[in-house]
Amino acid sequence: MRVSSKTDYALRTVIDLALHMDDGVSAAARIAERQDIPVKFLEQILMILKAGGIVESKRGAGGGYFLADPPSHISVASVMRLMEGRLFGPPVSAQRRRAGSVSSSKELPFEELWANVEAAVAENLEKISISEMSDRVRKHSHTSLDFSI
Amino acid sequence: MRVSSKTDYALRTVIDLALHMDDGVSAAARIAERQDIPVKFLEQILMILKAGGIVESKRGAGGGYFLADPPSHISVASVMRLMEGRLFGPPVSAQRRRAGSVSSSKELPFEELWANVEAAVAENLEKISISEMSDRVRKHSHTSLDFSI
DNA sequence: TCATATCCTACTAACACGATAGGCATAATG
DNA sequence: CATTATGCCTATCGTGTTAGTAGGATATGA
Repeated sequence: MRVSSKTDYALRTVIDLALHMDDGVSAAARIAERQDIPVKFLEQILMILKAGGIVESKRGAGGGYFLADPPSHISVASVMRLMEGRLFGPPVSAQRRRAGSVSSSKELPFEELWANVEAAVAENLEKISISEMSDRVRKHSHTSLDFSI
Repeated sequence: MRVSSKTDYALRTVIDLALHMDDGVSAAARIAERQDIPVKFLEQILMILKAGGIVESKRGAGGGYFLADPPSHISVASVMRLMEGRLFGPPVSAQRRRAGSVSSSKELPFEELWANVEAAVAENLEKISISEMSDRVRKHSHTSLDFSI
């Protein structure tokens, strides 16, 4: 069970934007080099983030991206949910496709199981905001004299 | 974030074995038809479950599989961990492969994040036993007159 | 000795993922 | 107004993982 790179990149991007709010907008290329993410891949991620209402953009020369809301109002969960869909769910197996979306009664215990786990994950990620994450990143950069971020 | 079919099948298999403990051992073919899992695929899963000490087997004619421990002593977490490895972890991206396993200081906030989530998931799955799951399945089969399991 | 099992390895088709590419649309700037 | 810097959009591609198949060796009970 691993988080996708896309989600990881998205999270880093949003945190990066929080860390560079003072600079005004950030061009995709700048974010990409700061976070070491393939530019064109990042562009796609930024499109999703924009469609999801997490970032906004300014087009044309001197344009770029910026957070749609204050970092303290953006949860890690909201970013993850946007990128991953369900935070923790059952497989969409061939077997399940065969059966259609007929949720047989013997599926119920499983659905309940996954729903509980997902709730636990959500509870955990909902209360961590992007500002907390950026604070932590800042702190770790300072204590280790690593200013590359 | 979806659980793999393999894990799903494994869980169903273990629960199935719990439900059919009285019948003695269950041949892979019997489990496969009861749970509608491709037989040969199931065989591989059973090998993993055996290697992981969750089931034991009896070879030859009249042989089959059975649980190595009482269902109440087997947690959903143990099955999942065996099949999935980490319950919830960071991606192993190309970027990360480039950097080697050099856990840079700015990775720490992320590692902490994932570790917390994984702990939450584990806590949740650790306390659900296979006997609880099989009880639930039995209950749902009865209330809906669906005896096919 | 035959039927019924597990056990083991190799292979394959389909799909998801990570990434790349190219070009259009828009806006600032000289 | 031309140029340049940017976002926006779609298509494509390589690779690895996943889900599933296949075939046979090995063991055991009748």
